[in-house]
Amino acid sequence: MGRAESYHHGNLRRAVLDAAIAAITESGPSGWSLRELARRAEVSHAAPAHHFGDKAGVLTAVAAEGFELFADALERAAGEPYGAGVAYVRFAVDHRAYFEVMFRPELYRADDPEMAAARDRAGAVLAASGRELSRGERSERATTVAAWSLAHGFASLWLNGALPESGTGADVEELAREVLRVAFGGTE
Amino acid sequence: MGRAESYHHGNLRRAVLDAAIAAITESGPSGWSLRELARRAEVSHAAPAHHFGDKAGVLTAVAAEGFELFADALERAAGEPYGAGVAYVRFAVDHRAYFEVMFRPELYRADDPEMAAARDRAGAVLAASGRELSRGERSERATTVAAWSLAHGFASLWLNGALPESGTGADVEELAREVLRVAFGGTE
DNA sequence: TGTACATCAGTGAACGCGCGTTCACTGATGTAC
DNA sequence: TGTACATCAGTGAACGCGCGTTCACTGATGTAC
Repeated sequence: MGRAESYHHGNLRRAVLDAAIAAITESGPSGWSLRELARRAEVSHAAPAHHFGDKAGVLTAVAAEGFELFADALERAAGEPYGAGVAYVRFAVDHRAYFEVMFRPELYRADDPEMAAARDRAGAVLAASGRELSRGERSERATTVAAWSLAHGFASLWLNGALPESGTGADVEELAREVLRVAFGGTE
Repeated sequence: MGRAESYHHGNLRRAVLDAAIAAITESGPSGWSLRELARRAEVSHAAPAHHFGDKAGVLTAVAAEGFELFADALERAAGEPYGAGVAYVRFAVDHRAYFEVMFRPELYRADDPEMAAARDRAGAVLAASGRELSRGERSERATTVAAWSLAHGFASLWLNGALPESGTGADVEELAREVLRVAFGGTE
């Protein structure tokens, strides 16, 4: 008898998280119930609550996993000019469900240590990136906040369909890079 | 018999919208029911549905009213250096409930003509502001998107409590101005 | 100015449904001997 | 290697509740005469 069919599911956590990602992608971070996740994951209706407690428990796990992926992506991209900024936008577009949860801490338990560790790891990459962009000519802190705000706002507006460009099949990465360059100087 | 106590409420629309703003402020754009709005507005539980149809109907009215206030604020502030950017952030902080609805068109009927007119009026101020910031030295379109993204991202991160500064009683307007200056040059 | 009538915004009782939660249970797994 | 037992992840029936929706109604208002 394979694990997948065993009485003890064996992968209930993963199955429920995958169901959550799918549900969030379709209906946003709060447009679903624990019973719907159970249906999607094909487990008993009480299983998600048994394992995660409540919706905030599920979303805490989503946020933690999201920040891990996010920090990895930023670390991989750092060093290149505007690498972190472009990777920030890329992540939001490629992992919309995670992104829509991560920066809304009222949805989950923001004191979760795993989530906080990954979030801080991402924050360190952004700070280093801001330091580099400031080149000693401008306040490091203000530059970091400016670049972070720009990447975050661009990603949010793009996902919301607020930028006319997002409907036209334009290349999000290219536009993000152009916008970063306009604000923070050439690629020299 | 005053209007407020008449059988025909006379102000049901206003009362329900005020209830919606209060509910959104407390629980976000989807953390409430039509019946809860009715309770807050002290009308029958079916009244909000009778008047607005459904939640999207209520949120369409919220978005339309929000964009009116927003366009007014931007128009008042335009002209000053970084005026529109600072007003953008100020609006988000002062009218959080409106702001949380306006840029999430999947929550409401985005083809509503009143909403679209006010939204486009705000967009025109942002475009003019971007034109000014570009000073003929940079692409107008890219500059507009950059400034818009920066203001939007800064406001979102501030409201989410993601910026450490937002907990410390720092002056949001001052920090916004500093960040805009870092990205778009001095105040000359 | 007064009466009759149509309109329709808002009421309130009733409905069926999906929800989270409870709780006695089942059975797979790990450990002791 | 085989048996007995404790653990506990996950089950499934049952519950009470708040929800949106329906629908016959009430009564304030505007218009016609």
